[in-house]
Amino acid sequence: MSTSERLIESTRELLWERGYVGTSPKAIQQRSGVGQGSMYHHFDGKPDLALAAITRTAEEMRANAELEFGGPGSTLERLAAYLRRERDVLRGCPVGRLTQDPEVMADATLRRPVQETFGWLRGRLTELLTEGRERGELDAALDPVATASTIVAVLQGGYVLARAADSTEPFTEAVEGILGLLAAQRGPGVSPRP
Amino acid sequence: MSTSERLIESTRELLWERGYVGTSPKAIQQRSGVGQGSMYHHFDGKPDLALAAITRTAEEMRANAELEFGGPGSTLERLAAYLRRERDVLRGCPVGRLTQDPEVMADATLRRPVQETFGWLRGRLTELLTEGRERGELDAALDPVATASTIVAVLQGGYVLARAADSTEPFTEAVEGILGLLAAQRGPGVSPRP
DNA sequence: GTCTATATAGCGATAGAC
DNA sequence: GTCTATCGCTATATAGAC
Repeated sequence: MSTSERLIESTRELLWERGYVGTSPKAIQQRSGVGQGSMYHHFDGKPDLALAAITRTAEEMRANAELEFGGPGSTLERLAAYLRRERDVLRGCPVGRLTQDPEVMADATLRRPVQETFGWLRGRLTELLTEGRERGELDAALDPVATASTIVAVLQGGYVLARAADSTEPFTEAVEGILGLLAAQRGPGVSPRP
Repeated sequence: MSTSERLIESTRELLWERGYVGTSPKAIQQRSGVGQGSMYHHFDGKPDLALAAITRTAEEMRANAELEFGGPGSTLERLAAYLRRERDVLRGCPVGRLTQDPEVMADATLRRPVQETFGWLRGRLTELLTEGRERGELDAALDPVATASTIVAVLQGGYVLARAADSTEPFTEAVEGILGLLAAQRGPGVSPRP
């Protein structure tokens, strides 16, 4: 792995574990095994390196979600696959946690990938839900826009609850809770495939 | 306001805005207008002061929630009152944000109030939902434990989405989305009071 | 490209005078 | 109780040799 690559990957880990405010250039150097001089040769400084790390994490998150959204099955099946996918629950969401970082939020450049990721996610879920409603898989009274935000919020809040409890249990409960409520929205339209 | 009081209140604000890692004793002194010597006279240091601040914030959050939970109306009405209560959405949840702070999570003493707050909240909502189900206000198939976690998660995640978007809109959507799904759970049991 | 040296500021706390 | 002085350490770089 190249020097630059190791710096970015170490920064990604540290931002996930400690946030931007809690991560020092020195810690990045130690974790990556890259010296001070090298680091400042490849990157302008902490914000520059953080931008590379955040951008990559955001892209990865989006690609992983699209894997489930574009997968096989009914709308509810794809939603369940997305929500139940294996996650590093106790570490939290590497993008969501950045919304709690005052310096990331104060810097438009660092903030943009965070904003775009959640904007995309809500939009993509709105599409899925709308499609499910049109196919008669979901009740016509369901609000796709609001429900999309609800689903993303359940995941993000599930991480918070899991970290507070130091247990994955509340995350799993929150996910199963929303799936139960969504299942009750099954319209009369479509019968299971034979 | 006493010196001690001003220190605690300033620490509460700073923990809310910047977290534990992002808050320095110096910043606390400046915001409170209390000198270095005074601060270390009244408190042992940063962790001690933070504990006082976190404990108070947690107690306040619990008391505010109980105001709605123990209020008038049906189960769904009390849930709606709680979820729709006016909140400082863009500032986020002062307790939830601490789950993202590595030093709070690593210190059992600082962590405990956070853990207890969410434990209590989930338990209290489980009670409410169970009661609503027994009264026939909610479908018998609804899982009170899972749904309680879902509701708390929607709020916590709603804050994350609002901060990411720099807008209260996704928070409101998430809340209305879950209320819509819960309303669809209305059992046939109870008619509105005359 | 990578290294070591150096710099300014702030962190988190202690000491002791008033 | 409050103030100022001081401390050892880290944060975030920059400079210039190799």
